[in-house]
Amino acid sequence: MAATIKDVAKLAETSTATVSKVMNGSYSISKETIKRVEWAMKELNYHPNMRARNFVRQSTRSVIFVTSLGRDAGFSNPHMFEIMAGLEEALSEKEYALGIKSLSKRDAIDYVKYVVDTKLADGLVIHASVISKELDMLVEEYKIPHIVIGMPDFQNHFCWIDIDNRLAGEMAAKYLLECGYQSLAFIGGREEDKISMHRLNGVLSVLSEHDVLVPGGYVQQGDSVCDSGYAMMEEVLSQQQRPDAIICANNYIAYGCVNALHDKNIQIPQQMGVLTFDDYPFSRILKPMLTVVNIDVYDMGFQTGKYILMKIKKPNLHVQSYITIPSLKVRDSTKKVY
Amino acid sequence: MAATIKDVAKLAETSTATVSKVMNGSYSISKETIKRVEWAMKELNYHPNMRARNFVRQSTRSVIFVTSLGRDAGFSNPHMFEIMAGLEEALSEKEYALGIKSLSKRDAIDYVKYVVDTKLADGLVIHASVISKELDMLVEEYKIPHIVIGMPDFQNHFCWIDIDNRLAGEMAAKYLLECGYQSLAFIGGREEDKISMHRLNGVLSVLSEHDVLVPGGYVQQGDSVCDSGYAMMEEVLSQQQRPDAIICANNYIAYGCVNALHDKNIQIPQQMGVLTFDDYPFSRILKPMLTVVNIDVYDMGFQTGKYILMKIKKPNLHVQSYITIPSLKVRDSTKKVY
DNA sequence: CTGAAAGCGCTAACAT
DNA sequence: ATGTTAGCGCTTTCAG
Repeated sequence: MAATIKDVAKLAETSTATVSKVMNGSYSISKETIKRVEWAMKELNYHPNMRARNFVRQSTRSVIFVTSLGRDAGFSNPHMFEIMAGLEEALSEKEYALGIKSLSKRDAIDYVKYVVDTKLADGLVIHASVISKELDMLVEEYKIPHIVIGMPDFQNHFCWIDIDNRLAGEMAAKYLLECGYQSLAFIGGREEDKISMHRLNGVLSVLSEHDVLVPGGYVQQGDSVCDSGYAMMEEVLSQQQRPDAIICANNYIAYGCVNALHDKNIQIPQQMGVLTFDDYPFSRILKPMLTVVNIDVYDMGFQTGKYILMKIKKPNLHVQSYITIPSLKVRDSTKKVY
Repeated sequence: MAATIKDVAKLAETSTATVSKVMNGSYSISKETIKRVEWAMKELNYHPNMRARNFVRQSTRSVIFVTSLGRDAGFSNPHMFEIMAGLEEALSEKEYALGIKSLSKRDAIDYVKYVVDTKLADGLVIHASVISKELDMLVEEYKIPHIVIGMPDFQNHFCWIDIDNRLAGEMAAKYLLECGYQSLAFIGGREEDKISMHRLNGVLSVLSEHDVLVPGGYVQQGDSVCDSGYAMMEEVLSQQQRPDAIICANNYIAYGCVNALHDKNIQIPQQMGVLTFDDYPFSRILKPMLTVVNIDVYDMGFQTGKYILMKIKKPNLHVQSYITIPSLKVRDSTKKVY
């Protein structure tokens, strides 16, 4: 049987209260006693029982990440796990534990309620994939310490953070113009693909700012798969006047785009600059290696961890903002042109 | 303030013991009382305080997955997260919580000790990336309910489970022979790459069983990157007699291999069958789509969850085995030849 | 600076 | 079938 605080107190010839104070760094204990207690703890190989401590402190020093995983998540959504890893690091620093719960949107409401009612965790990080209006109301009503990852697409009271995809789009366009590319095209997802749309909007705003005209055929929308990227690129190339650089909304589209250019014998980056977003999975491997506007999702997870810890401390705090700043990784698919 | 068991007891005009029994489904409570208690619980919106329950039960109904994450883990190691997702599902079924802890091999020892000493969790799932001999001794000495994911490469007392890569290699070779391919080559990682070696051994055992000769140049070893795959493939093609099918130890090598064949204008699968392992990330996207021997790591995580729950119940149980069975996904890079 | 004692909310042995 | 009661191991007043 493991030693308890009583055993330590007995061996150190003091009271449990004193032992507790030593553990929690109370000021008003004499050096002498501290030494004796610490000696006793070592002697008995004592470690406070966290279950007892959690109980009496009414806190578990833990945060649960509520999201939707399921088979294939590891492959289809590496961002989710980058966030998770970053989150873990931030929590770990403050000795908070990270729990993971995978749920459907429907079940999330009951679960969140359950966590709060039973006091299972001190805070919640909720992925946008499981939010709903009901959850918003619940969170508002219960005053749950939480952070939502990903901007909700409806009116809400959530405290959320997200990536600034629009800014990423702006950076992409700006960089290409700085390189000397004159006319840019964009191939991406459809209206429902918010990420793609934000990136597109960023691109367009910079172009209009710089008075760069964008012919209709220069913006293509399709699925986020390789084949679609290929087809969209063919479409762009069929315009009477070709652009000299292309921005792909994501890696899958970029892969198709590169294939299309390759098959048409168009040299990258000499005849056509190619830029995409997110430093994975193809951008590092394709020939040529692609220039990307990257978003540090690990850091986003890390920041989320910082925020949720703050919220646990100061529940009335309300953050609602974009946080991560995209960064440019210049590689072989773009270059200065004159 | 949330209602406690006392409040419920008072409202239901009974004792806390009875309320507790109702919650935990004791047999010896009359229907009447059950109804009254349940009504009272609803009335007060009562939910048992998990912290109190964990405390008195000396159990947190939780399992911690100890591994090594860090930046880029989401991209470089999707398997880790497939495992995690599967694990979560298995634990969730039995209402166990999953905790995640990322650590270096060095810190893992202290952490595991800490978890056990403080009774933070009921069981541990430990990824092979953080195991060490010291940890083995600790686990043995403390009799910690644990499962290690990945076979340790040293003498140990761990309870571990792993993928059967050798069997996967056997399946790959068998399938290609069945297709009618006559001479097989293998390009993979070096001696240190255990996964690749096991796959190779499986392949070779089948070939020798079927009296298929393997010329020296038919087995190439290099790095697990695209370029190396390309180079190894060139090497294989430079042999005086070409094989008619090739097994690539992993997706990265396969990608290089496909590029090499493409550049040499060798048709897949007509002139050369190509097969690799693991259904990600390129196998589904490359042209042609690759036939793979796939391993269901999600299921491996799921099974791990089942096992650790068993171990928590029956600590003297000792499993030490391969569990997941590879499966073949036939796609366009192989076909019947006659 | 130290210690006695009162809980935290729940479970379970034991008594009725 | 139900209630009484003694903890579980720790923290935290409050008195000394």
